[in-house]
Amino acid sequence: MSTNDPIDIWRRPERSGVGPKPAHSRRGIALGAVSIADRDGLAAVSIRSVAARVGAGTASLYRYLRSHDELVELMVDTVSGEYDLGPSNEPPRIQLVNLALQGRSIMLRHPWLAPLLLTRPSMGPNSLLYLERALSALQAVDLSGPAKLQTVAMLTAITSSFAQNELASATASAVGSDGSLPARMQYISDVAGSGNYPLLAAALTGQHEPERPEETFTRVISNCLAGVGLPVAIDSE
Amino acid sequence: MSTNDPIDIWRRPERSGVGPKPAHSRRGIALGAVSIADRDGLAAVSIRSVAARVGAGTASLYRYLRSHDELVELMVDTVSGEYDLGPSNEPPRIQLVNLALQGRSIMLRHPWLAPLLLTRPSMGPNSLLYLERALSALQAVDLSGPAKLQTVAMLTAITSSFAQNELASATASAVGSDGSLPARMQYISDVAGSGNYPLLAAALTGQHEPERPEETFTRVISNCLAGVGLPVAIDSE
DNA sequence: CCTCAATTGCGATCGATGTTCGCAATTGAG
DNA sequence: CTCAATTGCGAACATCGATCGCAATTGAGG
Repeated sequence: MSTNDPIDIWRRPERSGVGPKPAHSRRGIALGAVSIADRDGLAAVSIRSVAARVGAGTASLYRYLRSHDELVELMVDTVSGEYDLGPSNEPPRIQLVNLALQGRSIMLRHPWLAPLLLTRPSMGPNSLLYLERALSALQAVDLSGPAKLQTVAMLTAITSSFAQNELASATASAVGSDGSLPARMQYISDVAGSGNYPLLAAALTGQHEPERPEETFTRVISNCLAGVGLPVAIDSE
Repeated sequence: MSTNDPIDIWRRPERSGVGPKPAHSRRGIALGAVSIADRDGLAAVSIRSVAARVGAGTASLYRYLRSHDELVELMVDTVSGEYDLGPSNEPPRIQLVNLALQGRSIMLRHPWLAPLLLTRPSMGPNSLLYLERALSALQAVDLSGPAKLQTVAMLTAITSSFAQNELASATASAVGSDGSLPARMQYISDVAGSGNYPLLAAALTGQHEPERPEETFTRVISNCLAGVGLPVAIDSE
């Protein structure tokens, strides 16, 4: 009868008229969940922990959402509201690169976000506004509707993947409190030294360009968009 | 003292010499887990279900792996073994497109794979062989080691994202047994009709090109690689 | 002002899950 | 033959998502 799809939360009014005034709100719950995830990771976001954070009983949260999945949906849409979606006169490619750069910042600010964006569709109002804004950047571009959507999907996929790599290498290069490098690093160096993967070893020993990750990111995104058919307008090289 | 990183499983020998012969094996367990995931989804892959499937007691699985995460790691690497990584004389871009097409097939065959590949690094032997093969395709390309790795990461990110979109739209267009279209579709049409997202609505009503998804995929990947600097060799347009 | 249905807060509880513990049974090296 | 190492696994624990039932609260209609 009733579905379990987490997007159902967007089809349900928050308040239904009669009854006592709710002591909490979707937004408050979402903010609490986000702050927990920011501090302790997504795994720490349980119904109980969020309820305790906002000062509610465990079962009370189910008056505001139907499942843990819906809570995650709320979280994603909440941080999707951190975009600055103001209009722009720049050429389409520049606009999209700007959006991607904003997305990268948001994902670095909320390390739990990237995996979620890569995994689920996310159709909340803020996410839809972002999508609408990206489409407006593509308005003058000669692409079919579906092709435009595909382009935006590709954009966020690359952005998320890039952000996740940045986050992973950041935590990987951090030495543990005991001074030993993390198991990840140890394993990689073992693999490179095993001789079974010579090309991988070579690629890893290649000099680390101290290039700003922000610039590499911009370059990759920019090139990708150029390949998909985005006109460059200003800087033709 | 000891870490919990799932990649630790690759640094541990499967058998340590003395003691009774194990009744099971990592491979058997992984195959059982994969078959369960193929049939009932990743959520159905619990320690208990896999143990029952391979005919072992629940706690016995912990003689072969240390955590549920390691089980997932095993699963990913197992299906990564489905690539055909034979050598090729084709130009780099063609080789990479072929790899991506294979990846897409594998992800369509194992619907649970794409989200995992988008989320975790995956450093098992089969995954490393795939990486090595991709790097061999890039051998003659003038890119730095890190840039090559970045390119491969981008490739798998786009592939996974694309595969996931294909899977999602496949399950979305399927009508439920009760004849009602899925909630997802209903919601999207509501959103398009609300007037709040005109560009999105326009992009959705744009005629569905009956283009083979395989061709769209090839085109997108190809264009992206061209943008990153892959020479085209044969077909210069 | 009263009535009453709708709604909220939430303690108690259920089922499932990941994981650990302890012990008997099994193996192979010395 | 000895014995330490290893395996299989039942039982148990902690935690989680989710449900149920009930008291308390609200606002609309009379």
